[in-house]
Amino acid sequence: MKFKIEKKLKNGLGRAGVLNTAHGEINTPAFVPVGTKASIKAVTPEQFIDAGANIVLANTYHLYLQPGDELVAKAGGLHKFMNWQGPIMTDSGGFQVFSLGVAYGKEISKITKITDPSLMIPERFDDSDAPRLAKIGQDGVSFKSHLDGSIHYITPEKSIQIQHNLGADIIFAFDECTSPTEDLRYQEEALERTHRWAERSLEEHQRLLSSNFSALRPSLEYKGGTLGQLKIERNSTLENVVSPALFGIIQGGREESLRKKSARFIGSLAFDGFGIGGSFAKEDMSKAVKWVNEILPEEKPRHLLGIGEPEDLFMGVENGCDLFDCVAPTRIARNGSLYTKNGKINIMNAKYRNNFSRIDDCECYTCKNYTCAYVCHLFHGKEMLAATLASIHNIYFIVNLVKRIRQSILDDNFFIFKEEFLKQYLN
RNA sequence: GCGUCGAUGGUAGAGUGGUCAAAUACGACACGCUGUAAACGUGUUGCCUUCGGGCUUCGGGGGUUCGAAUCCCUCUCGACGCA
Repeated sequence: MKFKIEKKLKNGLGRAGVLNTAHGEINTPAFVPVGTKASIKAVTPEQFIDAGANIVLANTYHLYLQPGDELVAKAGGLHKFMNWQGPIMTDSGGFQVFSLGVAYGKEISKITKITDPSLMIPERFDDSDAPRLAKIGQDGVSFKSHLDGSIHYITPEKSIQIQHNLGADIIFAFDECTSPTEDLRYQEEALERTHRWAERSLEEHQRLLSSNFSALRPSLEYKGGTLGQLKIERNSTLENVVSPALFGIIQGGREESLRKKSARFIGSLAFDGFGIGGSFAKEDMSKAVKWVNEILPEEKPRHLLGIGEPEDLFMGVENGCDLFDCVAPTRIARNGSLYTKNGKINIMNAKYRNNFSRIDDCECYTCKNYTCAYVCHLFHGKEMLAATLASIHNIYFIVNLVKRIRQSILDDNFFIFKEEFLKQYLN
């Protein structure tokens, strides 16, 4: 994997670049739609490409449970398995430590609505018997499968092994995503854990790379650079095995000192790039991202994990993030929400039943061929095509937005574009 | 014509003397969703309200009762059976 910065923002940390992976080039900033279970829900790879996307993020935890990483490896890796020849990233399962742990069955999620999270009761203390599917242990995390209740223990080593089996181009270190409602002491403790896990993830990654390297030495093609830039080719059932790049993850909650400490520590390790993680109060996010990106090595790519609303994308780019992934475009699409240049709409609303104009004046397949009334009808009729058409539109909208943001950096008018877009989008 | 059974909110369908403005489901309406426990979830769904409550509802009409969706009479409509 190689990363090259083409142009930097004059007043900000933002930059436009190119990320080279074994499965293709990504112009950054870029948006990475999510295909958790090796599928962009409701969308085929062809439709995905047609919507302008060129990279997808899948999930370690979900694929480990079903169908199993061994099976994916047997199928020839994720690319072959899911018929997607572009770049793939896999999340480490770190987010599930949070979403199936403290956040399980609670109001808290990736973004909290609370203005001051410190006013919230720490979730760990208010009901210790609260059911949760993830429990953090000394060495790793035990998960109770949401599919069949079976118990699985995931360590950093295990997560990296699974990810190597899945065979993505970019993989992530195993981390603990914390809730902003946690107190400082817990944040410190969790950060220490995430840092130890980062080192262990890196060690396991390097161990697997070197064992692959020696095992495959006769037939591999060395492309130069660090271990993370190896390309291994062979003619076995695992043809085109690509050694993945590993991204380390910065945590630290909403605490400036912890965020900076994390950026310094993770930034000093031999990762190929970085993920910025955590559950945020919306107001805290830009500060945290800025603190971190001012410290991280400039020449490596930074991925803002799980963020993807239009206003957040501008914020992330401005503050130095190169990659974004988010379930929002596809999830809200399936639930009837569509992005338009004038803000989000709920296409199921009664007012769209008789609206025969297009959803937005965008160039996506859905907008070019269907009316609001039709998509509205598909949703009310519970037709599967509703999810497909809505997902295509939302993917196009967000992916294209980030492309336009990138172009605005190259054209030296990022701030003008940002202001104009958000003025109309946020009304 | 005789007999039997039935008629409940937008729909289906519980309820069978008070705890019933009436379960539940669907529908409708609105909202939420940010490294996907998510084709999901939440709220509202007779009328009015100063949110305390008030008012009119269970095919129509009449009655019994302190009190009726629930019991009785009658009418209307429907299903089935017998003529």
